[in-house]
Parts: sequence; structure tokens; C-alpha cells
Amino acid sequence: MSINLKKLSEELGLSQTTVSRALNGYPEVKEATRLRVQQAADKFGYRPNSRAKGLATGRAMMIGHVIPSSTQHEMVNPVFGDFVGGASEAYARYGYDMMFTRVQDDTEESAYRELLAKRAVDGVILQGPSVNDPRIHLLNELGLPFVVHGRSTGVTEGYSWVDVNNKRSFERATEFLIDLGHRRIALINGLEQMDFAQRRRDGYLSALKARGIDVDPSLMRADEMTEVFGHHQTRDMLRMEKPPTAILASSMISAIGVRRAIEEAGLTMGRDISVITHDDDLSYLKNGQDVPIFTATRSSVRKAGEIVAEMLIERIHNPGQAPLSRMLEAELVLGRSTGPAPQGK
Amino acid sequence: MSINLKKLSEELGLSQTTVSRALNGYPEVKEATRLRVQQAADKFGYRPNSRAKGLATGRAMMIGHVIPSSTQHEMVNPVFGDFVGGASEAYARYGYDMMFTRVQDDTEESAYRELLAKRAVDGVILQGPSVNDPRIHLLNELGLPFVVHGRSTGVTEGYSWVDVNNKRSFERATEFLIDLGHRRIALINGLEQMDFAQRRRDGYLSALKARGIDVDPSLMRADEMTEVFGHHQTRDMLRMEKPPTAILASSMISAIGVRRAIEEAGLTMGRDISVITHDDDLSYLKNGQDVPIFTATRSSVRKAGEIVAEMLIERIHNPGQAPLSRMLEAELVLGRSTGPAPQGK
DNA sequence: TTGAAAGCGTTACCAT
DNA sequence: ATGGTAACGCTTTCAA
Repeated sequence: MSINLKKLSEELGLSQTTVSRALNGYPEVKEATRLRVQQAADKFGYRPNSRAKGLATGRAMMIGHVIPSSTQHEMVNPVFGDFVGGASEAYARYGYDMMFTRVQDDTEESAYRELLAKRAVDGVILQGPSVNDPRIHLLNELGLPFVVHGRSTGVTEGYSWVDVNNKRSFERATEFLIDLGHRRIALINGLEQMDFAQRRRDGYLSALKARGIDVDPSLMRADEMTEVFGHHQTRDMLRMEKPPTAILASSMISAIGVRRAIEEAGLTMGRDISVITHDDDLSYLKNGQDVPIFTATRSSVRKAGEIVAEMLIERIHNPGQAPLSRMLEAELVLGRSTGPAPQGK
Repeated sequence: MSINLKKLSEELGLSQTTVSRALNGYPEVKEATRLRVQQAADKFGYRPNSRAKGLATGRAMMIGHVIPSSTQHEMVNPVFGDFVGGASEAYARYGYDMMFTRVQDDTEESAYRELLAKRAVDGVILQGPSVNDPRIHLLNELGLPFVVHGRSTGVTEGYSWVDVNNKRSFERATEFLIDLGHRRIALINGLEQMDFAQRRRDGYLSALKARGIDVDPSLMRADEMTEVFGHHQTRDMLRMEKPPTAILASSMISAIGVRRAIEEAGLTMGRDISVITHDDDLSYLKNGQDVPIFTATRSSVRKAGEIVAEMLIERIHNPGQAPLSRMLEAELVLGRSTGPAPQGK
């Protein structure tokens, strides 16, 4: 059996109380004692049992992330990794751990209830909110501290959120393509009920309208952002009478399918057609001659993860405080690369 | 305050003992009683407090994953998501939760010690082993149950592992390119000290040698599998006097950089050059005319995650049992697509 | 078939 | 500045 508080205190000839206090930095313990305790603890590699500590303090020091299996591909989405990477960074700073629970789609609601009932977490982060997301009401009702990454159009009650300005990002990306001379710009978007997808679409439409360009609904495709989806939609659009000359892809993963379809069609990227998408930090390309155009929001997502996590911890520490929110501008990098848009055809 | 065992038992006019037994399926409780207890529990939404339960049973019902921050980009790697997705599926089946701990690179060892000392997890999964990975000895020494995803060449002591046959996969991919007529095949590999990278390289070399093709070291590049890396190496190789006609990329992410560099160079994929990489399930492309060639190992990785998790749980339940191991063949899909390799040039 | 009570390893309150 | 002890919420042993 490993060392515990009782053994450690016996070893030191002190009470458990004093040892505990010394280790937790309580001011009333004599400095000499604290030092002695600290050294003994180090020597024996003592760490308080987290279950016991949690039971005694009532805090789990754990943040929950619930992943519906339909969003399974989300975990595969680099953006998910970026977000989680940022969040875990913040958790580590405050001594929190991060827990993932995978649930069947129809069990998501009970998953939150259980997390709370089991007292397994001190709070949760809500990822990928849909329009009118019912989970927000549920969590408010449960009184489980949470912060949403993104927003949920239609929800009227208060909630804390951190979001990237998706609308503005896609507006700018679209404007950029228009500036390059493109007129037939396709949008490969995420599932329509996802809040971010709506905002991105709004940005796209807003840019087109501002420039007086007709919106062609057949150039707007929305579904789960898989590679297959990107491929099929692009293939179909390239077979149209007037195919798009540029494609704005809502996800790095679906963009892979987009590019595959372009390859298959025998077209050359950047000459016959332009693709613009979320991407890694591509500043390394900036000085290149034939730099592809792109938006770089991945680093913004990472930062969002950090901010969401901090906000959540803040809310856990100060329960009952009014909802907070924070809007982030995406770090956009729009490079010129594709030359003028293909004419006519 | 939420419902707990005490309140529930008072509500029922039974002892905590009986209620606990009823809920945990002990045989000695009368069926009528069990039913009554079960209904009341459902009604009040009672769930045992996981900290208290863990403290009483000595089991955390939690599996740990330690992520060194240098491997941070790993989380962004789709393969990481696939693996974790598979693992969490298995965890859920057995009632385990999944915990991530992010650590500074130099703190990784103490992270495991702490996880054990705090009794925060029942076992851990070791991901991304290097050659001669010191963590294996550490975990054996600590007696913390673990299973390695991958193997570690050079480690002589026993350990449980699940691995995909990386060597054979890359051997077959290389053979396939050779069959298409390619002679100058580049390998964009992961960090040399990673065990999987060595095995992949071995497979690549083995195929070249079997066909009597000279190995050109300048066509072999190895580093962290980022997009930037894939881009830079490809750009450099394309500027060589005798550039490669095919590129075998060890990661989907670096392959994105590879393709970017090819675009920049004004080359057309599948005509001027072929790229083959790990990828999603691309069976959807099978019937296409200009199907790109590829290997599909992502589904294998997912399955590996599931198997690793099951093996770990098995080991947690039966401590002291001899190490187990399991080798998986990657589900390879090698489609013909690129036509003959570019001649001369 | 049921119950009382002793743990599990902490923290925190109340004394001293 | 230190110690005794209750409490946290559950499981499990021992009795009945």
C-alpha cells in the first residue's frame, strides 16, 4: 500500500490535521514544521488521494467534456484538437483535470444529469452548439456550471460563451475571393443546424450582397464536414453547366475531399480553381510566389479553448455570478495566390 | 443538496446497506425490495457519488492518458482522434471514464507518479512510444497497469501492446508505387526516434531493396509530422535535379503540406506526381476514374484504440497476469489512379 | 433477507 | 501552533 496522510503523520509524530494544514499552505502552521512536513512528503512521494480529497472538499477538480457519438468525427476534426489543447493548458494551470464522456446521441441529456448526480465534475464545456440548443436550458436548470464554445441563436436565457467571429471571417474570405475576380463562389458548409454554420453562411451571403453578386443556392452545400462530403459536393458542382471558380470550405477535413475532387477533375488548383479554408498557421507560406489563399483560424480556436476554460473555472469559483461572454476575432491570413479568376468558360 | 444514499434509504425505510446492495445487484436482496429500491432511485435520479464510491471500493473507474505538450500537435492529428474515439467506445462499455493530463515534456515521469500516488486512475494508455521508451520501465516499476499503443524497439522487459503492422503497410504502399512504374519515391516520415517511424521506414526500404531499386537518402525526410514540414520538404525535393515522381507521406497532416507544395510548383497531382498517405475511408472513391492511390489505415487505428482499451481493462481486472500483445494488419486500400509514372524528366 | 457499524483518506470545525 | 474528531457518501464485514 502506498503512503497516506495517516502514515505520514505518524512518521512525523504530528497529527493528520497539522500535516494536512502544512501541505495545504495554511498560515497557522509554524514555518519549521511546514518545512519538515514538506520534506517528508517529498521523500515519501506523498500525494493526497484525490477521491478522498474530493469527498472531503466537495470539489472534483475535474472538468467534463461530453462527446455525442454522432459528433464522433468532431474528435477527428483538427479544430477539436486545437480547442481541447488550449483548454487543457488552462486546466493544468489551475490544477483541474479534463474528463471525456462519450455518449450515444439520444443519451446526451442523461449524461449531463449523471455527471452532476455522480458529482464527477465541477463543470462542463459545451461544444458545437446548434441553433436553439436544448442543452443550454438543461444545464441552466441543473445548475451545473458551464461555458459554451460558440453561441446558440434563438436561446433567450442567459449563458456564458466564447465565440470566434465566424460571420466576419467568412465575410472577409468571401470579399477576398470577390476581389480576386471570382463571381461564382461555392460554400461547403457544416450542418445547417449548427450555429457556427449559420453564421458562416451569413457572412458569405453578406459579402455577396454587398457587392451585388447574385446568390446561387446550388453553390451552397451544407452537411457534416467529412472528407466524403467535400468530395461529393465538389464533384457535383464541377459537373454543373457553370461550375464555381472558387470554393470556400468550412472545414479543413472537408477541404481534403474538395481538393481530391478537383484533382480527379483534372483541374489545377490556383489556376483553374481556388480553394480557401480554415487551416494551420500558414505564415510560412507568406513569402512564396504561388501562395494559396486561406483563412487561418486554427490558432484562434486554440486561444478560444484557453479562454473558455478560464471562464469556466472562474464561474466554478464564483457560482451565481452573471453570465459572461467574449467574442474573438479570428486571426485571418488572406494571401494572394491564385491570380485572376478563370474567365468565362 | 442532491439525493444521496442516506436520504434515499430513509425515504424507503430501509438501511443504506440494503439499498446499496439492491442497486448493485447483490443476489441476497429480495426481488420485491430490489424493485422498490430501483424505482425510488430512478424517481429521485439517484447516482452514487463517484468520489465516495471510488474511495470505498478503491477503484477510480478512470483511465488516464498523459499528453506531453511537445506531442501537442498529436492531438491535432486525426489519428489521435481516431484512436481515442475507439478507446472511449470501449471505456464506455465497461463504465470507465477517460481522463487527459497535459504535462510539460520534462514533467512526464512525475505525472505518472502523481497519477498513481493520487490514485486518480486505475490504469493508463501509453501513446506514441519512441524507440527505447523509458516510460515503459517506469510504469512497470510503478506497477501502474498500462498498455502501449505501438511497440518500443530496444525495450527488453515485458509489456502489453497493440500495434498496427506499420512495416507491412509501408512495404505494400511502396510496392504499389513501384508497380505503377515509379522509381524515385520519397518518404516523408515522422520523427526518427518514434518507433512507428522506424518501422515504416523499414517497410519502405524493404520494398525498394526487394525490387533492386537504389535508395536515395535525399528522398527520405523525417521530422514532426506537421503541415509545414510536409510543405518544406516537398518544396525542396521538387527543386532537386531529379525530383521524386511519387511521395509516400506518413501522416495525413503533413500530406496537406505536401499537396500545397505540389500546387505551388504548378504540378498536377496524379499526372506529374503521385501522393500516397494514410487517410480516411476512401472506399467512396473506388469507382472513380481518376482515383488517387492511398492507404486507408484510419479505421485500423480506431479499432486499435478499442482493443487497447479492452486489453487495459482486462489487465486492471486481472493484475499480475502476463503481458499480452496483439498485432493488427492495417486495412489497406490501394487504388490504381495515377496512370504510369512520369518518365524521365 | 436485512441492518449496524467499521472502514476508505481527506478536510474542517472546535478545542486547547 | 497543534490535536481530536466529525463529516464527506459510499461499500463491506459481521451479526442477527
